[in-house]
Amino acid sequence: MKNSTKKERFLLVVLKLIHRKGFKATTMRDIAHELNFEVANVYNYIDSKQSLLEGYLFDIQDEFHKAIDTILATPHSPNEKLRLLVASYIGITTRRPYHQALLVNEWRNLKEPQLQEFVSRRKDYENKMRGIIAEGIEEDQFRANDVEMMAQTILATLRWLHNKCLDSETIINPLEIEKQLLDFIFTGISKK
Amino acid sequence: MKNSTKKERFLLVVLKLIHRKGFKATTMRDIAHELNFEVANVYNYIDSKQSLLEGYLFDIQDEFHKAIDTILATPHSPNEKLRLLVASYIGITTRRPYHQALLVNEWRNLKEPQLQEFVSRRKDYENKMRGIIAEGIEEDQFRANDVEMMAQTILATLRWLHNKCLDSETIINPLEIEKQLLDFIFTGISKK
DNA sequence: TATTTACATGAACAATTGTTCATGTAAATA
DNA sequence: TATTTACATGAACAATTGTTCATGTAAATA
Repeated sequence: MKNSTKKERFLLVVLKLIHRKGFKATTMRDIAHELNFEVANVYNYIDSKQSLLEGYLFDIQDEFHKAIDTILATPHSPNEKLRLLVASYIGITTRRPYHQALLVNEWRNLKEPQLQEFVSRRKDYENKMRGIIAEGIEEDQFRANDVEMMAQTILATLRWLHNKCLDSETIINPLEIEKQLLDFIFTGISKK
Repeated sequence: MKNSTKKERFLLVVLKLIHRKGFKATTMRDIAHELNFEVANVYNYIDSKQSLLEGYLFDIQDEFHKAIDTILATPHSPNEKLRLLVASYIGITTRRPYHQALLVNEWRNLKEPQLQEFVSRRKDYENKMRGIIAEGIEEDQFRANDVEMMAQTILATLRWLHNKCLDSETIINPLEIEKQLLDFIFTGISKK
């Protein structure tokens, strides 16, 4: 109980530190210093530096997967599903921007076999997304461009968002962001 | 002459190595081994590991800056300028995908004061892009959304492209990619 | 031919890295 | 009260890191 709260604090402080310095550049001594205790004590909280990264990444990756699976289980149209997916993506990102930043920036630092697992799970996610898009094209809801390219450009757009959540001085409004990103993805920047 | 060719080969081989392993994870010994000579000899080609990264990044960053400045000097409409900008971005990326991958993935590993300089130059680029967009909104060519967000989402879309150039087994067609990305950015995925 | 240049080696360096171990202590639990 | 648990320290480790130095050699240049 109190136990878990203390560990949670540890994980949050370290997450922000890693976000600031980068995973490779963050040493065990940096972590200890940030928490005002000695290096050896870090190992009372975690097993290793690698397992720390794995914990953060698989945790947030799981959240994204649960979200897409929930949406796939609904009876909505492809168009609606994609809108829901974008909304859920934005929700997770605004709720957990540090985790998302780590997911985007530091996944390369995973080692085998976790790297393999991570990439393969991400591919799962992308495949599900491609499924929605392909269906939408079939039903004539989406423009018939390359499905892979469409999925990746949409994801690229969404993956940028954590920067906005973390860097900007202004407080962000998730609903306003959602509106604008949906606008961009579905109808582009041109005024018709 | 022969000198420069040999150094060029060195830089290309090492660029690919760094792209494969990541900058931090690539040791001077890795570099030497990749080129079949001893560690000490690496210093006959470069001054330091840091200067190597700086060389790659400022080189490609320069190319992007020259491109946008050329476009800004034309008398085209904002709409046309943005199309040209996207086209030039795609051109650079397809011509030098390894450099672009480094630019996107490894700029965080620059140290001060180069990091400062890099970020400030990138901000310049983004400001010029925002200028085009703001002008386009004024002239009623673009939808009146948040300029910052529009610039960043367009850039996010473009920054993904190097993956396509490097990872895919299929040979890419720059013109086809240009068409599809312009499609996405200007008119979105919806079939109207 | 004499000398400079470009490219190469091997040994060594000081600093930094993640991790372990023996040990301590205050609080929670039995 | 006795004992377990959670959290903490300090010293040490073996490995890895970027870099330097003295030295060599074949080819290009003077």
